[in-house]
Amino acid sequence: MHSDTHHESLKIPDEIRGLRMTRQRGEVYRILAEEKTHPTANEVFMRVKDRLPNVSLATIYNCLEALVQHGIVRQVNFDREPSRFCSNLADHGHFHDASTGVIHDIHFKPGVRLSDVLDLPDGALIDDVEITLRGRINSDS
Amino acid sequence: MHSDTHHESLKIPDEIRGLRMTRQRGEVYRILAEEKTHPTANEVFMRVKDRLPNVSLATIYNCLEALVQHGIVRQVNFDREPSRFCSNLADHGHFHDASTGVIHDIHFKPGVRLSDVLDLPDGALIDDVEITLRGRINSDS
DNA sequence: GATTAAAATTGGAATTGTTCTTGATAAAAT
DNA sequence: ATTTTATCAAGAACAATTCCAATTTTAATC
Repeated sequence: MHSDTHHESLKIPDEIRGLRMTRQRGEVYRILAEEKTHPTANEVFMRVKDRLPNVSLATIYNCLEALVQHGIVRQVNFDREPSRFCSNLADHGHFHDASTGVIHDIHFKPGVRLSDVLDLPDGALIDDVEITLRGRINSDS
Repeated sequence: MHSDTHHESLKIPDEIRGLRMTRQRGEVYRILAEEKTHPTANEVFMRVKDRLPNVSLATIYNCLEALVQHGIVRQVNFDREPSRFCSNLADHGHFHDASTGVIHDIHFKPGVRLSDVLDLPDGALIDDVEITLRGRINSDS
């Protein structure tokens, strides 16, 4: 243990992909990197306030937008619920467990290519894929 | 030609899956069945007004909700954009062409099972799948 | 067919997540 | 040190949707 807080803190560089890592952007990113719970903007806000008491919700939105636009975090939407954010950049989907509310990251099985699985229109160039599953986990199986 | 309007109109039963087909629900459903453009609530509203000038937007929302809840139409969400609705009940995804704004229905290739493609948690029971693609169509290919 | 009961519709107000605006701060460049 | 530029804060504004109370329509019963 050597950091100034009692948990291991990530080292965040001054700049990522051309985005200047200000204090508030760094804190927003830290939350997403530490927690894998896909928090909403408001949840991030509450957690960042612990370290930056004067931060505003607008700033959280600004930071999240900047991070998303620079491809540093992903924005995930379920239906019309508040957007959620995660720092897992690997191509993955999300399974929303309706009984617990927990969101699990879902990955493709190795070797699967989207075009093998889906009937895409001729010439379709895919920029982005979002796979969302809703359901529950049957504990006794 | 025998209907009272100049285009072929679908025959809509008095009741579908236990949902009473009122005038406004019928008109809302008709729009979705005729058009495959995945309209928003507001777009449905404007089209229904042609036939039912006094209809209110709240009613459109009510009707859409009733239809969705009874499994008669599907609600589709892209990011945080307004919800869209479609009457195609077959299991399918949506490809959002960024250059034209057009939404194409995407189907699985025959014989593909979700569990073959995705690494699902043990005991996961999937109620609903949503696959959203964003991209563009390369005309010269 | 009139009467009652239940469901649906309407119009507007309220809500909610998010974005915008403006002025203040901080950081970088000169 | 001064100017320029980017970022932040606070609250107002916004847009999609939902809620609410009052009215209308439909169905059920007499």
